[in-house]
Amino acid sequence: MKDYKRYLITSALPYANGPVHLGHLAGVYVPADIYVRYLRQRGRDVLFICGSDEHGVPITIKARKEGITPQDVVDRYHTLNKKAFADFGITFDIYSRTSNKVHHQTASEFFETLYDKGEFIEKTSKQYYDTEAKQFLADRYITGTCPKCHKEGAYGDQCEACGTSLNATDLINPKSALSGSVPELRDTLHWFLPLDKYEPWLKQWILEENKHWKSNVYGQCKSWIDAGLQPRAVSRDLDWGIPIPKRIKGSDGKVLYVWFDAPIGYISATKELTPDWEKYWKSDDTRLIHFIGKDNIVFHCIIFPAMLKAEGSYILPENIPANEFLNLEGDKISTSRNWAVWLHEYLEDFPGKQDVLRYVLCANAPEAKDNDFTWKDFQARNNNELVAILGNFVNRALVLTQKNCNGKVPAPGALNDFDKQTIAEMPKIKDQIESSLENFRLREALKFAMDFARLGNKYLADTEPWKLIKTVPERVNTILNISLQITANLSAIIESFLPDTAAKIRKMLNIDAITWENAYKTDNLKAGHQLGEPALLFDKIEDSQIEFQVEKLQKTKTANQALCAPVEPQKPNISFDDFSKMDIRVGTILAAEKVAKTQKLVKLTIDTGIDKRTVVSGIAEYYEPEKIIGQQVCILVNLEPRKIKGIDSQGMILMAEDANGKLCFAAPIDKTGNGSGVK
RNA sequence: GGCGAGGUAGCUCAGAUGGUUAGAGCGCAUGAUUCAUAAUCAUGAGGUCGAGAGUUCAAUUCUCUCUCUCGCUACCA
Repeated sequence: MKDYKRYLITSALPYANGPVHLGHLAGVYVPADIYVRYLRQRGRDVLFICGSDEHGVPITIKARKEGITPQDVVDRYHTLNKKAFADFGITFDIYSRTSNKVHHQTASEFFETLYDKGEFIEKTSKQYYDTEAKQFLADRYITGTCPKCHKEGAYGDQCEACGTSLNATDLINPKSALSGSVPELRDTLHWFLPLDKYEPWLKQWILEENKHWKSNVYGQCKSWIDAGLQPRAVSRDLDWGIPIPKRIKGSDGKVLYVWFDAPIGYISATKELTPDWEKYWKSDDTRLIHFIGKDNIVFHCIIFPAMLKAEGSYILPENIPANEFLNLEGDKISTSRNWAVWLHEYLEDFPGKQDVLRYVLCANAPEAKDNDFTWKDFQARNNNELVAILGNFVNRALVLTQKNCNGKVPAPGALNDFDKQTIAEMPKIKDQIESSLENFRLREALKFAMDFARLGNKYLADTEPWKLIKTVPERVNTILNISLQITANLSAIIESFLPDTAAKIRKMLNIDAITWENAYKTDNLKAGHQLGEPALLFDKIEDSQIEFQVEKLQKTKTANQALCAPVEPQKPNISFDDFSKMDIRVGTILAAEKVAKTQKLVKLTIDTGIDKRTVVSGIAEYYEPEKIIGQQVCILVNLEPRKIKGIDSQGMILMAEDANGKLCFAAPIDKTGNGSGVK
C-alpha cells in the first residue's frame, strides 16, 4: 500500500430527526472508532470527523407535527446523539452539524464552484405549488389517493399502505399537507449534477482502480454503474436548508438538496476543527476513509466522489468499508416501529456497560452480511467471554500478586522454555491484530485480542503458581511477573475495542498507557512497582435482566400489531347511481400465465359472458397461474382499458386485501353463469 | 424479472490461483484443576461446505441451472 502521511476518517452523519440506536453503532461508529483509536495508538496523524445531518424534508415534517421549528428538532437530536456517542466512547475529533455557519458557507461555495465551472444542467419541471402557503411542495407534503391501492393518505413519494413508491403527480386528488388546499402544477427551475457524464470515469476509478473495496461495496457500485446513471437534482424548493447563492438566477426559495450538502459536512467539520484542513482534504498522501452503512454506499462511492471530482481540488476516498445491517431479535430495526435499542435507554438499563455493548457489536458486526443481535447472545458473550476469559484472567493475575507479593511487581528469575514460548506469543498476536485492523476485519481483530487473555489464562493454568508457592516460591515471582506483563500489554491491546476496560486495568496496575509498539514487551512493569487495588472488570448479566429487555421488545411488538392493523375507515357515502356505474360481472379464468420479467403480474384470459378478454392482475405472489384456471372471479368490466407491460388490460379482477397486503379472490361461493352481474 | 451480496458444525462466522484428515469462537461431552465472578486448562463429538448438472485425474472452491435470505430496480386498475 501507498505510504500515507495522515488519515482522514469520517463516519456517516446521523440524520438529526431521531436518536441513534444500536444498529448505527454496530455498523458505523464502533468500527470507525476502533480503527481510529488504533491509528492514534500507533501515533498516526489522524482526524476523526462526524456531525449531525440537519437538513431535508423529514425534519421539517417532524417539526410541523410537533408544532416546533426545524431548528428545535435538530437541536434536540444533535444534543442527544452527541451525548450518546460521547457516552459510548466514540472519540470524534469533532462532532459538528450541518446547520453551522461554516458548513453553510462551505456548501454554498462548493455549489458555486461547480456552477461556475458549468458542471450543472439546468432543467425546468412541473411541481406542485401551494397557492395559499405560497410555496412549492415537497413530495412528502402532498397527500392524496394512492393510484395503486386507492387508499387515501398516500404521500407524494410513497404510499405507506401498499408500500409503493410514487411520483407526486401520480396521486389522485392531491392535497397540500400544509394548507389542505388543492395544489397546482407550476414550473420550477432546478440544477442537476449530470452523473451520466462521470460514468466512464467512475467505471475506471471504481471498477478498475478500487478492486480492493469490500465485495458488498464493489458489487453494489458495479450494479449502479451498469444500470446507467442519471442526472440528479441538487436543489429543492424548500425553506429549510442551505440557500442556493443569491447571485445565481432563479435561486429564490431554493435550497441545496440534502444529499448534496450532507457529505460536504465532512469538509466543513474539518475546516471548523483545524486551519490545516486543506492538508487533510487536498494532499495525495492523505488516506481518506468513509465508514458508513450499506444504505449510504451509492452516496459515498458514486455521488460524493463525482462531486469531488467535478470540483477538482479534493482527494478521493481510498476505501469505504461499508457494513451491512444489524437486525434485532430477528426483525429489521425500525425507528418508526420503535423496533430498536436506543443508546440512551441502554445506558439507563446497563449503566457503565458501554464496553460490553461495544464488544458484542464488534464481535458480531455485520461485516459481510446482515447479522442478528439478540439479548441472549449479548448475555452469553458478556458472561462467557468478557467475564470468564478477560475479566477473570486480569483478576487472577492481580489477586495472586496481592496475596503472594503484597501487590508489588515481583522481579523475574531465570526464564524456562514455557515462559519464553508464552512471551513469544505476544508479538505474534499483536501482528495478527494489526493485519486484521488494516484490512477492516474488526471482528477477527477482536477475536485475536481475546487470544491475549487466553494466553494469560493458559499460562497460569500450566504454571500453577498457587501450588509452587508452597514448594518453589522464587519461581512464583517469575510467573507473576510474566502474568502481570501480559496484563499490562493486554490493556494496550484491547484499548481500541474496550477503552473503559483498558483504563480500568491501567488504574489497577497503576500505570500510564503503553504504546502499541511496546505492547508485547516484558519490561513495561518494573520490579517493585506498586499496583493499585484489584477490582472486577465485568459483572455477570443475570437472566432476569435479559428477560426484561426481551419483554420490553415484546411489548413494542404487541403495540405495533395493535397499531398496524387498523381497519380502514369507511369512505364517504355515494349514491346508488355512483355504484351502478360500475359493471361488475362474474367470469371464468380460461387461461393464466405469468407476465415475463415481472414479479407480481399474471396475464389472465377471462370468459366474461360478454366476451373473452385479457386482464393483467398483480396476483402472482399469491396464486400460481396453472392452479386458478377454471376458477370463477368477479371482474369490473367497464374500467378504462390500460396498457400494462405492453399488454392491454381490459378490466380489473376484484380482490380482497388484508392489512399485510395479502390478496385473495372475491368471487361467488356457488357456481354461477358467466356474465352474471354483481349488485 | 434484472442486477448486487449472502447461503460452510446447534449458534455466530473464517477459508481456499481446485489437490492429502474443511477451520475458529461460543454451546455440548469427558478429563484435569481450584489462584479466580462454579471462572480456567486439555481432549473430544459434531459438517454429503443451499440443491442438481457439467468441466477435471480431482470441486465446498470453476461453469451452468435451480432454490432460499437481504438490498437496489421494473411492473402491480
